[in-house]
Amino acid sequence: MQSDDLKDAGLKATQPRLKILSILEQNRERHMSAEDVYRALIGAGDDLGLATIYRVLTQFESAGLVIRHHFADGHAVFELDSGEHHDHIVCIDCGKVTEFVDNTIERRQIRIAKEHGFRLADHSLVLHGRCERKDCAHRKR
Amino acid sequence: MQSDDLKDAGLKATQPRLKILSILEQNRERHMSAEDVYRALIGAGDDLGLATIYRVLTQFESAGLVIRHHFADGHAVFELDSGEHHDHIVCIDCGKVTEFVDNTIERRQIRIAKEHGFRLADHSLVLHGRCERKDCAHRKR
DNA sequence: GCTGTATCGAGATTGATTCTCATTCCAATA
DNA sequence: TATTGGAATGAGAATCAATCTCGATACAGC
Repeated sequence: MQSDDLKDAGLKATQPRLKILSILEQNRERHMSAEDVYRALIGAGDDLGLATIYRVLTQFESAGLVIRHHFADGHAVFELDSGEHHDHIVCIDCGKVTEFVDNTIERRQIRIAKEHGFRLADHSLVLHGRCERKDCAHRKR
Repeated sequence: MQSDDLKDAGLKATQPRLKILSILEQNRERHMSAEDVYRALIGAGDDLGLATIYRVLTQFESAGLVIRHHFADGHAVFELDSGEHHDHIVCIDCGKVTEFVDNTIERRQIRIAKEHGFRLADHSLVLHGRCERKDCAHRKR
């Protein structure tokens, strides 16, 4: 149950937090901005403040429930943390996000860092392209 | 000479533009934000408006003189366009930026995109780590 | 050197995000 | 189950990066 996820993270199971978590779960295949979450909630008849969304998403991030990404357009998007590292392919036209892991790339990154005198701590790899689905093209974000 | 670079790009060789270009050339090993450029110029005794920095950097980007990146922290940084594609390693502690190209990674990205039904248009790969130089550690940005 | 146009600087504006603070809610306990 | 203190919320103000506006200024061609 969701409220346990929150308790485990050391956060009270409040209505706003449960609703935000629920929205994120209903949109697992999409990465949402704070605005996106806000609009989804307003659209569903709930009445949360935008400040709460930002605050709660930041708390979720600290608690390890979500991951924050800064894709190229500037503003932050969030995804539920599945626990498994992955990189992203983002469709330039519709914004659809696909996840992938490639061990060859992962290994080479470590080696490259080492060769340049760095100890690798983290990385961010985002591919930008066009998905070839017929429901694309009319941009969704 | 620098003013020719500007003329070639279809831009008048004005003092502000020449000075901004000069700052970028003096800091090739570092990627600067608009603020960084602004402070460097003010520090050097010049008096440019921040709006001019932003405007000129955007013009330089359109002209292909500089490349704009959005590293993890959100705000944009700029580097002179050397003409050759490359990815980046950024030191978490001092902000030093090192460039690299790895053909294995480049090739795999294309393949991965294809496998997921995308046509690759662009990509952004940034490694974050700690450089092991003794002049690091005291953060510089 | 003169003139028209591109460019500049200062400050207002925007858009995203964070902060403030009075009010409200949750959950431990009596 | 009612009480209550501290945590959480919402509305609006504040902040920060970036962009726009517009009167003043500087460049390039003559």
